[in-house]
Amino acid sequence: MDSGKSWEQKSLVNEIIEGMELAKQLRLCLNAKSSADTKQFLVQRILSSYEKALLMLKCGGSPQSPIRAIASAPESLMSANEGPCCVDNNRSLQDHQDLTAVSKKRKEMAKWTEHVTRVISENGIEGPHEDGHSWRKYGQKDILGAKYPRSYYRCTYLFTQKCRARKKVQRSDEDPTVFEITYEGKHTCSHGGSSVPPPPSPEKQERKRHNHNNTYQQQQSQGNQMSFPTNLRVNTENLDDRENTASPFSFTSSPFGSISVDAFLSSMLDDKSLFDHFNQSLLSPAAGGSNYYFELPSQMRNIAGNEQRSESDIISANNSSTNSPIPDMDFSLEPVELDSYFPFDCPGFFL
DNA sequence: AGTATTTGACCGGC
DNA sequence: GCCGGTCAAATACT
Repeated sequence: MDSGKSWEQKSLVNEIIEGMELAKQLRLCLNAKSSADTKQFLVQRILSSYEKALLMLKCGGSPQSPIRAIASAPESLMSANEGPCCVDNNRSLQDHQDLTAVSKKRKEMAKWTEHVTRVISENGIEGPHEDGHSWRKYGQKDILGAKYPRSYYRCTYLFTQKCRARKKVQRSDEDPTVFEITYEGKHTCSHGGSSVPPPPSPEKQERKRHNHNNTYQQQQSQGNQMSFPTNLRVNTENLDDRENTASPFSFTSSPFGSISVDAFLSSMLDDKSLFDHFNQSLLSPAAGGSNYYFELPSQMRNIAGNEQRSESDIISANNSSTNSPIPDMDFSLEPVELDSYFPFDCPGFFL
């Protein structure tokens, strides 16, 4: 553990040093007559570097450091190690395993909270994020003082695999686009990205119910789905809710899983023109300095999913590696969050 | 028909 | 008694 910590500190220092170096380069560029692209590139590299450093501080820093803006306090069992920290692949899984192994009472199970911001779609309906596991709703309760009811979910495989993971989903009163998700217990099921296609998740079905006649038709009516940006949904709201950003460029989707841009892009680089389009679209001036939530168009989904499917099928694809060309890759191609500081125009990054 | 969701009832902690 | 959490019958969906 100590070695891991010192490694983190080294990485942190490295990131900061890199940021400084890049800033120096930028200064030189400003004095010289460098191209705007170069400057832009340097700026984004700098921001990316500091972003990473900040994330390291948040996630791996001192035990006293704020893990994230979770603090739905009663989770008394949540220690600095136990929380979700960043929503990344390694997300404290080991820690919950240790904790849940210690105590079997549900009340004492590891518990942590995520705040998940979601885009409100055109028809005003959205649900909390897919997290790579399949859940079954077993209850809903109006909570005193809360504007929205709280939903209770358990793992679909509670009985078949005795997976005792549960989660509570509470929509934020202040910001309805924010869902506070309290996870309880670790998944012992093997379906976090298994080859067995799980049933559709509750959030998805909720949306499906609401959108029953809307969403798919909307997607269809959006016309040129072969053109990536036409279906690109950008939300620059809720910029403060950055805690879910696992790394300066990762597709955060699951408490236990995310996909790096490398893996994701390598799967889509076959379609170079599509990627170029994607790349350019995110280089537009409007793209600067914001969080991005974008919904992958069906074309891109198909790249990952191999086949054309209905929206509900597409959404559930994140639970099933069967449909994914990337084995055991547990990621969602639902609306995902991109780090605003990611240097999309970094020529060497994607190659 | 099988599976998932809804929702009122019930239970336990405070 | 209140409230959060869970159960389970009814209902909806595929």
